[in-house]
Amino acid sequence: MFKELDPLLHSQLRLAVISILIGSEEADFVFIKEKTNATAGNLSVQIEKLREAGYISVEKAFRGKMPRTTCRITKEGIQAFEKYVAALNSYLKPK
Amino acid sequence: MFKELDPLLHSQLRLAVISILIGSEEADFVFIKEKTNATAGNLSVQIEKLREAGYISVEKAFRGKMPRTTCRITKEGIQAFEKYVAALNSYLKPK
DNA sequence: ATATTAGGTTTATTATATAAACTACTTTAT
DNA sequence: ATAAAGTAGTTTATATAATAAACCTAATAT
Repeated sequence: MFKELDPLLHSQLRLAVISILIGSEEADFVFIKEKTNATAGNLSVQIEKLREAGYISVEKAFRGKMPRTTCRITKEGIQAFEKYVAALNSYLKPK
Repeated sequence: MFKELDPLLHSQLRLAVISILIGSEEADFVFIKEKTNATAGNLSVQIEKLREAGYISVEKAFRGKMPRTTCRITKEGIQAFEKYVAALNSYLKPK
């Protein structure tokens, strides 16, 4: 009846991150931080979890002299998101 | 951009409980336990949280000699669920 | 020179979800 | 009548997760 909800995505902040990346395919740390109103520490931790899971890729580079972290969603991330949305529907549209 | 997700509903088991009650308007402990595959302890805790929040009402009575706990969703519970679903959509349908 | 801002990470704290253990009672078997 | 097993939960403990606080390094402004 109820499908499992991927715990990695069933988190407000991580879901927001994935949501942004699904829409844009590339976003940097500061941009995501502003869109989500997250603290930097929290965002850092959650991005690392998504990266560990293979849902996003993280690239660290320098823009001029300042560091810059860019995130992209992976194929696995897209699949996981789609699966999560489908699972959620078993809760939102009860039969 | 992203709306807050009511933490009381953003929990797999509590969401499943509400989902069941939205559909049936009345369900007892054992029924919910079976539908959700939850352990009794976990379910007991989550039902109490939903009750405290005023999202469900809980009635304890005897069916013959055996105790029986019946749950119903409240108006506040219905409203909270609808609000939660609306908020979720800001994550699921990014613009 | 020092104060502030940018862009983070690491560590610590708090909250949450879950499971394990327990309570209280009933039914069934011996 | 007593013991064993089942029903319907609650309470307590533990593991995990989310969040915040503190910290770090370098750049820029005063």
